[in-house]
Amino acid sequence: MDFYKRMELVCERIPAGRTASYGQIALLCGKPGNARQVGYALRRGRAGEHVPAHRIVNAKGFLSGAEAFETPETQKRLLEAEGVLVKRTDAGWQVDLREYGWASSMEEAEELYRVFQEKGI
DNA sequence: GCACTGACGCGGG
DNA sequence: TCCCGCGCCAGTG
Repeated sequence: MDFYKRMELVCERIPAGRTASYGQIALLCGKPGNARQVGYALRRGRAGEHVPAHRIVNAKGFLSGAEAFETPETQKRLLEAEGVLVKRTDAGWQVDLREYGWASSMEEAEELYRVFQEKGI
C-alpha cells in the first residue's frame, strides 16, 4: 500500500519539461518490476490526482496514454506546454528520452530515500 | 484460492 | 535494429 504513497512522492519530483518511464518510477519506489502497477495507479488516481501523469511515458519514449486523458492528444499538449518536443512517428507520439528523460542518477535515488525516511515510509 | 487482465520491460533471435 | 515472446505482479470478479 505504501507503494502508491511512494509513487506520489516520486512523481512529484519529476521536473517540469522532463519525462520518466514506468519502470523508472517503479524502481525509485523500491519495487523494480512493478511498472504495470505504476500505470494502474495513474489510471485509477491511486497516487493522487495532482501527480503529473503526462510526464510518464514508456521505456521507448512513447506516449501510451489514452483514455485517462480527456483526448488522446491531451498528454502531448501538456508536454509541449512545458517545452518538450513531441515527435510524430509511425507508431505514435514519441519524445526523445536522451533529451528529456529524467536521469535516475544515484543522487536522486538517495534524495528520494531520504524523503521516504522523513515521511516514515 | 483461481484465472484473467493490463498507461510495462527486457533479452534473444 | 526490429520483432517477438515471456516475465512481471497487484487488482478484479
